[in-house]
Amino acid sequence: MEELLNIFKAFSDETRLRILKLLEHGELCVCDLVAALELVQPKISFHLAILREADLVKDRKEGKWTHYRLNESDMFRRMLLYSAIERIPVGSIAQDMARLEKFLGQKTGVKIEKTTKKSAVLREVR
Amino acid sequence: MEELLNIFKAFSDETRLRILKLLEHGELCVCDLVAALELVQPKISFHLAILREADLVKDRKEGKWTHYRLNESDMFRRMLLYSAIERIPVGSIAQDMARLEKFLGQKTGVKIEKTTKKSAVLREVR
DNA sequence: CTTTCATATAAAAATTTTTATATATTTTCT
DNA sequence: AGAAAATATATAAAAATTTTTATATGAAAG
Repeated sequence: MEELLNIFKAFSDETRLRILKLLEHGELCVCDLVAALELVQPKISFHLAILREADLVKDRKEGKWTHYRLNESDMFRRMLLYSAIERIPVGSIAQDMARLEKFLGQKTGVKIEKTTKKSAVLREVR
Repeated sequence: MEELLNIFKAFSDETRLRILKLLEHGELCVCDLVAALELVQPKISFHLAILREADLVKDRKEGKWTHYRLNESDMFRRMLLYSAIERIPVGSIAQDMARLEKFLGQKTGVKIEKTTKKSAVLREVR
């Protein structure tokens, strides 16, 4: 009973639904979610912990980063995940998506070295 | 988004899951649920109101009684209702079921007139 | 020594439970 | 039949509990 309750509780929060909606398109690290939702990092981590404990997301550590993705390993959760995600009105997360796109764009592009602002040395990121 | 959240919130409580599980087998009035769950009536009414507002149950008034049943009118709710109900471990509601059976049995059976206890006049109830 | 993330904790907000009260309807009594 | 009592349910207010948010701190990686 408790496991079932934890699953429904995990879905019962707007921030967590926004996170799940973003994860629909693939794995994201905590910093991506912070940028997309414009919320402080401990808040994102708190909600990710609840999703993780309900086994709705899985995490993968890689260097400094922790990447989160939807847990598709069992039918019940998969059904809930996709039927919920599908019912989140696009309007309510359009901005999240926009900020995510922008942030990911910057990450894979080039950025100006902080320490050499004047001479503007460019370097590849990731 | 809010509607979706209200649905998941409605499922996120043990008392409400117990109620839904009992309603699986058909319509019940508030007093049936009070007897089955052994909880005070305002508590049951409170949780029924939440289920009603999430459109997971429908009510029907008949004399003194209000009968509640699962709302099977839309697909999404029906899917959630039955997949959740199915996942409630039987052990966790066996007693509820037993008390419900007992209570329903007494209701449709015979009862001893209060005023004529000695001469034990029996009469049909309902 | 900075970035990324998790965890601990305290304050704030939301939910649940309890207690009390109100309303409607049926039953009982005269 | 009509008044009084009992029953079924809902709702409101108060108290208790849980959840969420904000802030601080710490660990690991590079």
